Amino acid sequence: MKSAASAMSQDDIRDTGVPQIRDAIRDAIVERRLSPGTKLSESDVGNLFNVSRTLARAALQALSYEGLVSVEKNRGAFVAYPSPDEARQIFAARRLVEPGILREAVAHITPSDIQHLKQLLLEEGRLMAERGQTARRAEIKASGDFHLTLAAISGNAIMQRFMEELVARSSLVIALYGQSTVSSCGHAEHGDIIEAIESGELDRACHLMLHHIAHIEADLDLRERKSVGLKEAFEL
Amino acid sequence: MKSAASAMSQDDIRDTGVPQIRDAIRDAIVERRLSPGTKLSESDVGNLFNVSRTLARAALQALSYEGLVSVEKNRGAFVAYPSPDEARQIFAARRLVEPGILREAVAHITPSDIQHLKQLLLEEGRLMAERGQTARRAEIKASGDFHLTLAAISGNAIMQRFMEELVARSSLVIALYGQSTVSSCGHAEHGDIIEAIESGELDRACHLMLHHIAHIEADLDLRERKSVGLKEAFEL
DNA sequence: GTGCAGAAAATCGTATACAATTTGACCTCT
DNA sequence: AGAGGTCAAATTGTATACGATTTTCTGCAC
Repeated sequence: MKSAASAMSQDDIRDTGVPQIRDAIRDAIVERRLSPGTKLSESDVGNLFNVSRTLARAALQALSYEGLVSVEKNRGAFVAYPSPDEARQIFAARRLVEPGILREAVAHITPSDIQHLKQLLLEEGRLMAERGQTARRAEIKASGDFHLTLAAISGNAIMQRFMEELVARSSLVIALYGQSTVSSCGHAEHGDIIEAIESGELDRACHLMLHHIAHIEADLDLRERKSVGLKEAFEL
Repeated sequence: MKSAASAMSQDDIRDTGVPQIRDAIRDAIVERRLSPGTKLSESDVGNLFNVSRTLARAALQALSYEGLVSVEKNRGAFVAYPSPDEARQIFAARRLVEPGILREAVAHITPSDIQHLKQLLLEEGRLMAERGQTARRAEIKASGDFHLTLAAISGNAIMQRFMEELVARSSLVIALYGQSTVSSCGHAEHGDIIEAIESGELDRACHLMLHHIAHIEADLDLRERKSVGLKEAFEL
């Protein structure tokens, strides 16, 4: 039995320094240190990591495959700025796959996996109590880790990678359209889901998961507000 | 021939000639003109398409994101050779998402969509009757197009892209582990699914879809037969 | 001051060059 | 012969160079 939460770093793609750059930028986007729409010029990225444009470009391209960066011909790469419609599709996709992943995970779950999930929950709660940007960023990551860990437990690497993409893009969407200060509301729901899993109530766990995703989405204000807000802000 | 359903999304990634190269190689893999394990050297690819290694490399990297090509550090790119375990995960993923996609598709389907699906079915049947490699390849593609079209109808671009990856990788798996001459057995089942959709029997359609996927998988011989068959072939 | 050439700067697209690593051949020694 | 070792060829990894495109900054006319 390959236990679930294994080390993730089976280098996804290549071998070069590209993964490091890609991961660093991805983390920055997911933790919201980089705002949607921010320009990521190849030279700047290259200088920042002390590599040539070649590698910087490769890393940006990699991120564009994940939907975290959008590359426009002859214009450059930008932190993705998902449209409301895209946001809806992301959450629709999560509603579509997460119950299935949950079922698969429960089918393979071990006591140590449950232990791991509980630990994650604790950590999440601890971070919620703390103040400061650093704690906030860690909390964002921890909240996603719950869903990612379930995917890892499911044992399906393909679904796991897909969930990684969806969770990362969700973070972008929440950064753009989230209303409440933090999506921390979900913490309790994570706990409920673990509880349902532990007591063997699979259907209830799936139900809770769907509600959980719906709650996150409900916190969004998905009205079209185009433009980065410069010119357009004055046209209003 | 432009592939079937709709002109896919906007430029997936970038703007250069990379997409053309990537798509050409992908088609070659999916249509099984390139066998799993075949080496794809950057120079060769570049020469073949009259571009520099830079673009060839980018195209190969793109395909590695889709799981159709595996890139090994300092060794080069090869047409992916999915392991039995990987194959199982691919089909598990399909069983996980396709019913949901089907439901979503039915929720949005229009009469013209149904017309389109029927046309695809007809084309598929026509190709089944024909003889020859060309027809066989077209049939392989047509069979996948049924699933892809459903994903397109669902209106969720993210799930559509995911399905494109899964269908392409499935083709690789079938090429490697398929037993019956052709997976054409699925043709009738496609028809049944359309029928169920048309008569509004959503649950039955999903049920048929699951069985259909199971049937494809059942035609595989997923026993470990490691190595490309050189050394190992003599050890037996 | 506004508007529109047109040039200059910046940035991307692609090719080429060079370093690093792997592969395979050949050659030697036992 | 067979094992092992060294060198040459081929291939990938990364950087740089150069052309193309976009953006920005002028400067001049109105």
